[in-house]
Amino acid sequence: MSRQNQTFKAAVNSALASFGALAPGAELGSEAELAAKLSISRTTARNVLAHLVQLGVVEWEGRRKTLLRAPCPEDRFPPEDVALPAELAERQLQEWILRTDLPPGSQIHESELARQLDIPVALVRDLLQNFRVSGLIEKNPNKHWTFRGFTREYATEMCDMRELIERAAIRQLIADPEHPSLPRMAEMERLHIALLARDDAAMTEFPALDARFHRIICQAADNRFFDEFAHRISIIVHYHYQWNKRDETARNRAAIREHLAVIRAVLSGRGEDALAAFDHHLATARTTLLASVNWG
Amino acid sequence: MSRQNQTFKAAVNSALASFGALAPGAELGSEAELAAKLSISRTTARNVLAHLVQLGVVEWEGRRKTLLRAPCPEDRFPPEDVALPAELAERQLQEWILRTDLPPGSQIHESELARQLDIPVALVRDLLQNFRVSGLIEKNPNKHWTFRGFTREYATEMCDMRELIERAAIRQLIADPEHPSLPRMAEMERLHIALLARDDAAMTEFPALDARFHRIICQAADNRFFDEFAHRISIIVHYHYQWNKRDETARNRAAIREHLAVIRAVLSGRGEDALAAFDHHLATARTTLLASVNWG
DNA sequence: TTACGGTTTTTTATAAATAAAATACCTTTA
DNA sequence: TAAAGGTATTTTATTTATAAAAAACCGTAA
Repeated sequence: MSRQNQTFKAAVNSALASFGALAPGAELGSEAELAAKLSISRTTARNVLAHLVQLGVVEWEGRRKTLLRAPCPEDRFPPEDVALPAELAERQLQEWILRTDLPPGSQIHESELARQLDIPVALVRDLLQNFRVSGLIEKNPNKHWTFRGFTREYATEMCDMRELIERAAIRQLIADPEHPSLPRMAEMERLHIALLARDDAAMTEFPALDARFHRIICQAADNRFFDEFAHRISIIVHYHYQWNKRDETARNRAAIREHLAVIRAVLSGRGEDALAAFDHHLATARTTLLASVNWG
Repeated sequence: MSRQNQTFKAAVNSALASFGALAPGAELGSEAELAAKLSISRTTARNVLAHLVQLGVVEWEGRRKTLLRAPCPEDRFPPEDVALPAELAERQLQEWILRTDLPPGSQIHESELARQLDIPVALVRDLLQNFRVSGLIEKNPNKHWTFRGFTREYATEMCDMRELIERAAIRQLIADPEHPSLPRMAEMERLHIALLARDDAAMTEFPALDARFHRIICQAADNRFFDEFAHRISIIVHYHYQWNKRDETARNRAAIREHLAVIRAVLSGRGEDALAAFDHHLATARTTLLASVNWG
């Protein structure tokens, strides 16, 4: 069926949202301006305008485009129409692989997965190929894929690599008192303190904060290979949080305190302390991760 | 046109080659045995047998398969028929990107590349997506790819990552006197001494040896993420050797001596010396790589 | 009764088709 | 005359089609 018009639909929604600031009767600027504002081509911008005319939200006569009425929720496309099928399917696939708890060595068939997720095989193929970099699956040429498993070895190898990278990154961060990442560390301090003050139920917000913390550390090195690895790993770590629920809130509170120790040492320029605190945090993070391994 | 039968053709060639050890009149074993020996399915093995019958090389009657005559060169399929189109195209694409000397920021269009390399766009897309991990290109959604360029930044980031990994790997290598990679290091010593004894013309063989040396170091850590990165990088380094021809033979001889210093220190258990020698080699390798940067 | 061969079904690799979206080109109008 | 709109062309994203290759199934003979 070829392409669906997600870009168009997303642009319509985004245009409608931007009209909230305007009063009916306002003029809308040129097609090129609209295209630039929505980060789309002028072709799509024109399609959006045409659609808005059909909705009765806009009047369009030559180069005069007038807002007729404030947009209402019914004008918007539903969110599931807006998401790109590829991105939607990517999350579905990750869910499937990481939550099905397959034993190591399991066969993964493109065609079977395509049926289960109700997406074309070609897309499954693309997604698996992309996911391969995570180190969790491998291809048998002319045959199926194999799930290598979230094993003790995998977790160890991942932690080794991660510690190597993040230690190098934090060394760069503490070496430069003017480092551009420092303001974001200050912001992190506030967020950590705020979360620590809240009740146990709020601890569900920790995984996202943890991901941001490690990402900021990584980005301090300004190295594309660090970022690439960190991104891949964050997906795995994200799922790991859903496997190991034992002592969850206690662990999370402890981790927040460990983060804070690192952040405060970094911000106050105590380099050695920061390194020591960070090493300590990496050690507990490794223990936590290994505790969530089900296989081997 | 769908799939071509490369697997079949490669299997025929491989079967013919294995017949060199047999005398005419010899019996050939079961279909399953043949399939296992050639690492193909029984289906393809049967097709191979049928083809060999047509060639008059084999007689096949029920479960009796007899070699009629020694295979001759004409029986074999030409090498270009045997290579997988995807692998062929992958090398073509790498050649194109890394030898065209595009300025950083250049647009790369899937369709244009498909025309130039005479392969379907879908394949170009796959290959570019795969090559993305090298950090040299990036995708603009709904638009073209951008060549980020083999710049000073790129080379620096690559070296930073490489040194991090290889230092960690060699530390593991020297920490264990029974390390399984040590025999391969001994083999490496022989190869390096042999190459050093030969004339300048033989120095063209150094890049391949260099790649093997660094690969063995990497593999000593037994970490899939290390290997993955090392593999990606080896492709880039391979091309870099073709850009920087100045003082080539002198540089290569010096590098061989540096390798030897590392290898000997490792083999004789002088850990500190090995680390120092390796650091020294990494420093010159970095200098060499940066000297071949044409942009920025 | 089990290993083997014949046959059918499933799955993968590749190519081609199609609509969306971007870009380029040309015309118009303020 | 320059910026905007209209139109045509190119390129990308996605689906579908097809043959090769693998795997499963089943009957048969040593």
